[in-house]
This record gives sequence, C-alpha cells and structure tokens, in this order.
Amino acid sequence: MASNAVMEETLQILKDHKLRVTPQRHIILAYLVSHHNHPTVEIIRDALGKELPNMGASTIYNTLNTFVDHHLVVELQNGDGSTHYDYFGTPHYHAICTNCGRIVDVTYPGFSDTEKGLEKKTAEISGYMISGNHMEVYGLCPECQIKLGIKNNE
Amino acid sequence: MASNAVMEETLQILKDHKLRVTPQRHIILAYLVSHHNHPTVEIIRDALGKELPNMGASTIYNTLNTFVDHHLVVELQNGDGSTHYDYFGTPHYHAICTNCGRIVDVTYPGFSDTEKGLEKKTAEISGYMISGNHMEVYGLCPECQIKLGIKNNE
DNA sequence: TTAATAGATGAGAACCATTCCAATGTAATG
DNA sequence: CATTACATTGGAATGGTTCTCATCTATTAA
Ligand SMILES: [Mn+2]
Ligand SMILES: [Mn+2]
Ligand SMILES: [Zn+2]
Ligand SMILES: [Zn+2]
Repeated sequence: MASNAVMEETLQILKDHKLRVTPQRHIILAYLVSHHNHPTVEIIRDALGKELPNMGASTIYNTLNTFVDHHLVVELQNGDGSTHYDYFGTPHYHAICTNCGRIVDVTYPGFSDTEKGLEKKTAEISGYMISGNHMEVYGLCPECQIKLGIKNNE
Repeated sequence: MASNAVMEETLQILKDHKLRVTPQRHIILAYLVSHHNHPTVEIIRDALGKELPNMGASTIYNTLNTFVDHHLVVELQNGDGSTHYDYFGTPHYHAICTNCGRIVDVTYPGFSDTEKGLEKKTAEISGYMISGNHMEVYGLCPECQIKLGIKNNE
C-alpha cells in the first residue's frame, strides 16, 4: 500500500475517534509512517523543526501519547533512557541490540499465529481480557558483533 | 526446589561472578526470591526498612542493576512511571493490566518451545546474536473487568 | 598481623525525560 | 456570531534514577 494511502487511512482513524487533525498531528504522523527508525521525541523534533519551528515539546509528547492511546503507535525502550516510538501499521516485533540500542523490525510467515496463540493461552491461564502484546528479542546486532570482535567482517 | 536452596544457588552465581555477597545484596535477593509481586524500589525499601534501616536508595538501585546485568533479575514497566523488578528463576512471561498495572506470571507447557522458536527465527532473519527475550501480554485483569462493569462478579 | 588495593555503601546533589499548568489559539456546533 | 470544547505552547514542576565522593569493608599481598 502506498504511503499516502496509509496516511489517509490513518487520518480517518483519528477522525473516527473524534480527534482533530491538526498540522502538528499530521506531520508527526507522516514522519512516523515514512520512517521506521523508531525515533525518540528529540529525533522527531529535530527532523520536523524546519516545517514547524515553534512546535512545543509538550505537543510532541501529547500527540504521541494520543497515538499510543489509539493503538496507532507503540512505545519501545532500548535502555538509552528515552522512549522510542513506532508507527504500528503492520504487525511485527523488535530485535534490540544490547550494545548500541539499534532496534530492527522482524516478522515472518506464521508470526501472527504465534502471537494469537500466546494471547489465547494467556487469557485462559490468567483470566485477563487481552488487548495486545509486545515481544522483544535481545542480542547483538551484526555491526556490534563485528565491532566487538565476536564475528569476522566477511 | 526449596526457597533457601534457590538462595544458595543464586548466591553461588554471585560468587562465581566475583561479586561480594554483602548483607544488602543478600536481603534484597532473599526478598525477590520469596516475593513474586514485581516490586518497585520503593516497595523493596519499605519492606526491608526494618532489617536495614540505613540502606541507601542508591544501594538498592546499584544492587538491582547488578542483578539485572547478571541476568538474575528482569526489569518490567507497567506504565506507573517506575521500574518493577522480578527474580527470574523460572522462565515465564507477564500479563500486565492496562487499568491498574497488576503484573502476573504466566507460563504453560510448551512455552519454552515457543520462546526458542521465536529466538531462532529472529536470529535467522535479523542476523542478531540472540541473548534473551521479553514477552508481555496486555489486557484487563479479572478484578478490573468487574470494577469496570465488563464482567459480572459471579 | 598489617598494609595496600579494590569493591561496596550511603547521603544528598544532579540529571533529564516527561508531565503539568495557565494562557492563548483554533476548530466545531448551531 | 457566540459558545464550547479541543489543541498548542513555553516554562515550571515532577520524580525516578544516576552521579559524586567520602566512608567503610572485604580481599589480597607482604
Ligand atoms: Mn518497528
Ligand atoms: Mn514475574
Ligand atoms: Zn548494536
Ligand atoms: Zn487491573
């Protein structure tokens, strides 16, 4: 699906939730839809500073929290002290480097079944009414493996 | 396995890593081994205040971070702003209530296979050298379902 | 045992990501 | 237009965690 089709669809979700589509919300969402680097507030702020120089930090936090509340965006921690954000259009999970903090998307055929199975089992065992999940896998990214001399640079 | 056997075994792990077993480390570890309530630093501090009234907050943070570094303890966030800690003797994952923050342990026969499968797939796809994972499932705990009128109190 | 070194604790200061607040601005409603 | 509710902004406040450094304790060396 084209990026602007994704945008249209997502903006519609905001409207359906009776949220106003302000310029700030629009450009933050556009940034997240088109970048999958799992940015922090600071990175978003720097990237959008030219388009909306006066956008307050609290607006970015408010906006992202709103997106999270409506399940458009997920929050991630990689140990660097600040929260990372990710537009969650396509189901996936994350591999996080324990050395440099790099976060990469992962999915595979059948992942959805794994996920559904986990949620179903959890509901049965815990009695929780399940609304979602997060899976994270930790390890050394390929670059750090080389940097730390664990793997040879081929 | 008896609780003090678990303690002995875990203290040995500290010694193997050439870490000193101080009174502070001992009682914090004992607390975590015998409580599975996923406490915060504040809760640990209150609980142990009678045994070691002068224990500094920084000591608790240092100690817990050390345990985390050596994979004896895992950190959890439930959205209340502070980090929760969990002695991780037996592999399990967590169901977290999105309303009240309650964290409960979950496991089931075959969970280990699910986990191993996820790690293996992730290594193949991402090239990461995997060292661990975290799985969390979100939803409403049974009490909150009743409290919010979603489920009847039977 | 004593001396030297490294490791650990504790009190409080500092940090800093995030939230809160009050004032201002703007969109929706009718 | 008038009213109301929603959003943005900048700055202040918050608070969990880390940092600093003096003190203390365990370990090792002599
Ligand atoms: Mn992602
Ligand atoms: Mn647990
Ligand atoms: Zn890395
Ligand atoms: Zn609950």
